[in-house]
Amino acid sequence: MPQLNGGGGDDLGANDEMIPFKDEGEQEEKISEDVSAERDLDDVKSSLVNESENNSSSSDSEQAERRPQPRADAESWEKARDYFSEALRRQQDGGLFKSPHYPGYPFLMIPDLTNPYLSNGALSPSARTYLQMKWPLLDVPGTAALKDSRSPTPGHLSNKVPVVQHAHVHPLTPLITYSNEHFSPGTPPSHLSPEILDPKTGIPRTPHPSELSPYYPLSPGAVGQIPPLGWLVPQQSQHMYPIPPGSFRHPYPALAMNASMSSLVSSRFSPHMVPHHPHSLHQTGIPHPAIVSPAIKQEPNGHISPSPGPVKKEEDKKPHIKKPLNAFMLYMKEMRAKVVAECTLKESAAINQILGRRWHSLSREEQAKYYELARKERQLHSQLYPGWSARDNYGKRKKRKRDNKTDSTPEDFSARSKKQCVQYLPQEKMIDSPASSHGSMLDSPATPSAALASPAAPAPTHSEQAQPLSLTTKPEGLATSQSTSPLLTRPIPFTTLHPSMLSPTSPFHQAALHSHHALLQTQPLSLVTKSTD
DNA sequence: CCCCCTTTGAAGTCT
DNA sequence: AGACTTCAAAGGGGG
Repeated sequence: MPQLNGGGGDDLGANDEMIPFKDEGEQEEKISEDVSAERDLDDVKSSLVNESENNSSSSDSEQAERRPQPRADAESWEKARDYFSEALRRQQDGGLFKSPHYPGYPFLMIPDLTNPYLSNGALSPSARTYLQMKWPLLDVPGTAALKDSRSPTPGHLSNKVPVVQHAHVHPLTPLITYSNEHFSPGTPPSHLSPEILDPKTGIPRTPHPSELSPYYPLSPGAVGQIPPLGWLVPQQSQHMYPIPPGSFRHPYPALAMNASMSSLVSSRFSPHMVPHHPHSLHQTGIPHPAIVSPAIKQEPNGHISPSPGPVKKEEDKKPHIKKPLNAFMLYMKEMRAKVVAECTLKESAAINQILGRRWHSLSREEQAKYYELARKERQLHSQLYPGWSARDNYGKRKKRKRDNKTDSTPEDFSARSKKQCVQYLPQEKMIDSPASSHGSMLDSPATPSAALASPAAPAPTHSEQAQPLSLTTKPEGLATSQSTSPLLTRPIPFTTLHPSMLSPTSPFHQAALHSHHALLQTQPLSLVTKSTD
C-alpha cells in the first residue's frame, strides 16, 4: 500500500487511538513486584522525558553525568555537540526547522550512548556518529514545506519517502537512536570493519556474493538521490566505517545525508550491514539493514555460515529483507539497554515486558515520535523494496509456537525476571499501572492517519482490542480476570502538550491537537466496547 | 544448537 | 470486515 501521508501532518498520527493498557491489572497480580520495578524504570524514563521535553541539550550532559564517558569519546562527543549547537542555531535562524516536529525526539533517545551495556560502556565516537547520521530520518518532515531549501524535489512527496533530505538535520536527530546493539561490544576498532563481522558470532566474514550484489530495488529516482557513502564516515574520526577508496567524505555526514540515507542508517543499519568492501556496495553504495544475507544471517535454520561458502543459490539472490520495525520495536531498540542497565535481569522476555509497560506509559508525544519514525521507516522500506511484501518473510522463521502461549506459564518467567529488577526498585507503592501514572496510552498511532488514508494506520487492534482482553498472548486467565478496570476507563489525563508542539507552525501542533481531540472522543468508545467484553 | 519467551505494531491470511 | 497469524528485535533460559 502506498503510504500517502506524504503530507505530513497526519504522520503523527496515531493519536486517535488510545492505547489501552491491557493487562495492567493482571500483570500486577502476576508481577506486582514488577510494577514497582517499573516505577523505578519509569523514574528513569520520566527523567528522560523531561529532558526531552525541555528540549535542552542537557541530555547529553546529563547522561554524561550518569555514566561518565571515556575521555576519548568525550572529545568527539564534544564536537558532536558543537555540531548540534550549530545545527540548532541554523534551525533557529533559518527557520528551516520550524519547531521540532518531534519535540521529544531529541535527546531522549540517546540513551544508549552511554549505556554500559553498549560497547562495553563506551560507544565509540564513530558509533555516535553513526547514530547521528541515522537521525535525519526522523527529522524528515512529512511535510514538503519543511523540506530543505536545497531540496530539488517537489513538494509533494506523495507516497514517496521524502527522499530528499535535508542536509541540515535536526540538531537533535543524532540522538536518536537506535542503539548500538550492532556495535557489539568489543567491536573492533576503527581499522576493523565492523560491518564484516557477524554480530553474533563475531566471525569476520567476507562479503558474500549475495552481498556483493546487493539488491537494492531502489527506484531509479531514489537511487539517484542517494548520496555516496559519505555519511558512513564518522564525523569526528574515521574509526568506524572504513570507507572504500573513492568514497567521498563529507565533513558533516549528517548534514549531507538525505532521507534515504538516514533510513539506510536507520535502526537496522547495523555496521555489519555496511559492507566496507567495495564490491559489496551497491552502486549507490548504500546497503540496507533490512537486507539480510541468508548466508550470514542466522535465520531460520539458525545456521550461521560464516564462510561465504558457495554462492548460495537462489536464496542468495533473494536476500532476506526484514520487515521494517514498528514503533514499539524502535522504542525497544532504543530503550532496551537502558532498561537492562536499570535492572539486573537480562532476559529479553522480561525486559520486553517492562518495555511494553513503559511504552504505554510514554506520553503521547513520545510515542508519536516512534510512530512517526516507524512510519518513515516503512515508507523508506517500501521505497527501497517496492516489491517486497511482509509475506515474503512468512515461513522463514521457524514456525512459531502455536499460540500455546496460554499454557506456558508466563508467570514463571515474569516472576523470576521481575525480581531482579525489583531489587533496584524503591518499592514504592505499586501504582496500578504505569498508565495510571502517565495517563497513558493514548497514543496509538495513527488512527488519524488511517483516517487520512495513511497507509500505516496503526491497527487499532491493540488499542482497542487489547484493552480488556488483554489480548492474544496473555494467558486467558489473566485476560478474563479483572479486565475491566476503572483504569481503563479513566479519561485521558494526558493533556499536556509540549510548548514546542504548540507552535503554530509545527505540524506537530496540529496533529497533536487533532489527535488529542480525536483521542478524547474515541476513547470512551473504545472503552465501552471493550469493557463489555 | 536452536527454539521459546515476551512485548507492540504492521501486514498478511483466513473466515 | 473482522479475527487470526507471522514477523520484526533481543538475549537468557531450557530442551
